[in-house]
Parts: sequence; C-alpha cells; structure tokens
Amino acid sequence: MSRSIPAILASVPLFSGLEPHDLDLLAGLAIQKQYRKGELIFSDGDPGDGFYIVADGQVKVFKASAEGKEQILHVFGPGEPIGEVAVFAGIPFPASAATLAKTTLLFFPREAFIRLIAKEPALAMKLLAVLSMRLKQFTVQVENLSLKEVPGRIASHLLFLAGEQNNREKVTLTISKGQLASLLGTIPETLSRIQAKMASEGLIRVSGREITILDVERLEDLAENGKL
Amino acid sequence: MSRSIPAILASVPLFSGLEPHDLDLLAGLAIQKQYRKGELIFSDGDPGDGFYIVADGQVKVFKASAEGKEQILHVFGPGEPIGEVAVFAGIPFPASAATLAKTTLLFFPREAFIRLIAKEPALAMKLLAVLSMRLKQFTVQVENLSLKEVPGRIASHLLFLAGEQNNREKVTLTISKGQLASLLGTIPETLSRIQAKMASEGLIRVSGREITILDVERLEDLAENGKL
DNA sequence: CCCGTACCTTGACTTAGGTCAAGGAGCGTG
DNA sequence: CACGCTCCTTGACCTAAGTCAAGGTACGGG
Repeated sequence: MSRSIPAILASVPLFSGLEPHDLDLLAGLAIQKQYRKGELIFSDGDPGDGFYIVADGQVKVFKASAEGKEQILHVFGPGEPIGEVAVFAGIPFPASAATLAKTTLLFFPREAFIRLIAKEPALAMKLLAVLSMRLKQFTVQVENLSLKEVPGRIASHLLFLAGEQNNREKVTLTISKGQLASLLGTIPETLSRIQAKMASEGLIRVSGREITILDVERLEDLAENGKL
Repeated sequence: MSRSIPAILASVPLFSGLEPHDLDLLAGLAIQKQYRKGELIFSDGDPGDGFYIVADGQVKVFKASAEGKEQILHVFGPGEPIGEVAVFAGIPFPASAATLAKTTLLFFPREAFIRLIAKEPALAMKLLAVLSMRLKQFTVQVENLSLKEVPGRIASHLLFLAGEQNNREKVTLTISKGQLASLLGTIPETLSRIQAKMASEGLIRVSGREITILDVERLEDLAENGKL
C-alpha cells in the first residue's frame, strides 16, 4: 500500500517546484522506514545525522522531564519534515520524536542533503520559510503556556482546528485527549473537567473526538481573554 | 560614538565570511536607527517589511496579553538579528520588540535582502543555522515553562548565564529582575521570594545584579528535577 | 546632597490546576 | 461475544504561585 519514493516526494510541499533532476537526487538519498504506533524515532540528545519526512501516519515531537511528564511541541502529518533543526545547526536533536500511529518516514542523511541545498537556492529559501513558520508557532505556544489559562488554550486550539478543517461548526480531534492535554501543557483530568464545563455553559458539545462549536463568539472571547 | 555601518557589519557573526562585495551591498541596504531606553521597535502583527540587527544596546522580543502581562521570548544584544522570521515567512511580525537600553539598530529592507540570499548560498546556510539554533532555544523555553517549576527555571537560567559568562562562581544578570521574571514566565514577587529561599538554603548569594553560586551541585540538581 | 522615580522585597490571602484514587466506556482481538 | 486493554471521566484534596498591598532601597538629576 505504501507509495513509491518519487510519488511521496512529489507531494511534499517543501520540495514542490524543484527541478526533476534534483528530485531524482533526493529520491536516491531517501531511505524509507516503517514504524508501528508508539515507537520512538529519536531521543532528545541523539546525534542529528539526518532528518525525516512523514510519508504517512502521525508523529509527535516532545520534551520529557525526569519525572516522566511530557510536553508535546508539535504533531506532524504527511508531507512535513522532522528534525531539520539538528541538521542545519549541526547539533544533536533538541527533542524526542515518536509515532502516534502506524507511520512511514523517509530519512535523508545530513551531508548529502546539505550539499544539495547549497546548490539550490530555491530549496534553501523554502527551508528558511518552513523554519520561520515553525518559529512563529513556537511564539504562539509560549504565549499560550505563559499568558493563557487552560480554558483559553483549549478555546484557541478548537478555533485553530476549526480554521484548519474549514468548518466553523464541527471539529474533529486528530489526536487522543491525553495527547491533546500534553500538547496544551496540561493533564487529561484538567482537560476533561474544562471541556465538561464548557459544554455545560453551552459553548461546545463533545462526543468522542467530535466537538461541535455552539458559540463561536464566546469561544473567541475565551481564547483572547481567558476567563470562562 | 556610533561606529560606521561597515564596521558594525564586520562584527556580525551572521555576515562573517561574506565576500567584500556582498558586504558593500549590505552596507548600502542598511539604515541605521537610534532608540532610547524603553522604546517600541515593532508590534506583534506589524507588517514584516524588513529585519534588524542590533549594533549596540539591548532589545527584548515579547508577547503581550490583553490584560497587559508580558512574556519575554528572547533578549538580544549586539550582532544579533531580530525579526527575520517575518522576512522569510512573508508574514507580519509574530511578536513585539522594544529596547531595554539606549540602542542602535541596523534595518534591512525585505526585498533587497532576499535577493542577496538567493544569490549567496553561504549566507542562506548561515541563516538556516541561526533559525535552527533559535528553534532549539524555544524548545528549551517551552520545556522550562511547562515541565519545570519556577525554582528549576531560575536554577537553569543561572547555570546558563554561568556557562555564557564562563564563570562557575559568580554571575551577573544582564537585565532587571522584573524583566528576568517575565523571561522566566513568572512575576517579580515570586522571583524575589525564591531567590531569598535559595539564598537561605546556601545555594546562592544575591547582591544586586551579582549572584554568587555557592553550590553548583545542588543548583544543577534543582535545574534538572525541580525540587528545592 | 537631597529628592523623586523606578525597582525590589515581604506579607497575607486566593485560586488554578495538579495529584491521587476509583470507576466507566469503547474497541480491537482471539 | 466477551475479555482485556487503553483511554476517559469524576471526586476529594493539596500546593505552587499569582494578586493585592505596603514599605524599603538605590540611583540619577537638579
């Protein structure tokens, strides 16, 4: 069922617009890897000898504390690159990565890829754009963690999903509630309680991973200000 | 007292190793700007029509909440670039920036700078490295905010400064305690209390902006695990 | 040298949300 | 179909750290 490497590469935004010759080169570099759900891809501090692109499946990138708590930094789906930071900065991976589902990745070894970028300014510009967007996302994550309370973070996230899924009414969670809690910097118990409260106040209706948005207005207010 | 533009450019790590011709081009692009302490450079959401390099002084980049609270994302000193994210991603500035002291900046307009990068792979590679290091820093900031308690964040920061200043014994804060609190995602009162506690436990001695590290061992333990 | 302003500290109180513990619900596998 | 697993919810409790308020300290300008 898994597509050929060139077919996968063709659907990666990062590589769109590359010359066929360069795509061939990339295809030659790529090593396809299969993972089951819940497998570790790399750990915080591992040497960054290359980076990955998600061909299929879902991956979380996270930081773990000594006591076993986890903060998810990002969840990646098909077409998205993982671990480029280590490649460009020449440092070990700054966080860990694990699959959230059965996943296929393409691995690109560091040296060869760097040679390709140096030759191909268009690719470099795209990478700069990708890294910049990711910095912007971190900016939002830090803002959420430190300036908003949990209800505000949940509201923000629901509105974010609504935008992403182009549906102002109903939203589908793409990860489990437990993982969502970790992404929002809280714990499942708190997430559960606050969703219950939001439901009882008529803001949303929750049914498994389907969430119906009943009052966008107040949800936006909550996302901005934070008081429920 | 302010140096000439070429002299400033020569001391910017990002531009080291560039051809003299390109440095001249850059010097032609740069617009020098002066700021007093406490001035706003740009606001979250302003159009990103260029980026800045600190020639002299100190700048904070921060997010502000509706209720007037601030989270500092980063503090920049001489030689460091600010606002490149907006330039490469083609988006508005994702955060605000203001001076913490009398400051001189160089401003580089977007279009001309992008043209230069596209021609100069070495510059592009350096920018990729700079953005990557910044992503790594965010990684640490998110980890600190969400997985560590305030004492752990303070301990981490002191150790970070000790490393940066190459002094395992004494460390000098480069920003006011109030700003430090905002950088660590807390408030001055809490910072003050915890420093007092750390002092009474024999971990550090505080005297204005000078902090003496009395027990590196326990400080490292605190930074990792978080219990005082 | 003294005053004003900005910054820092300390105290008493409040609260968001984390911890611990005990079910309950859904689902894939045999 | 039912067993077992993983995930989710709810309740009672606790604590880190934020808020509000009142001084204290220190430094630069007149």
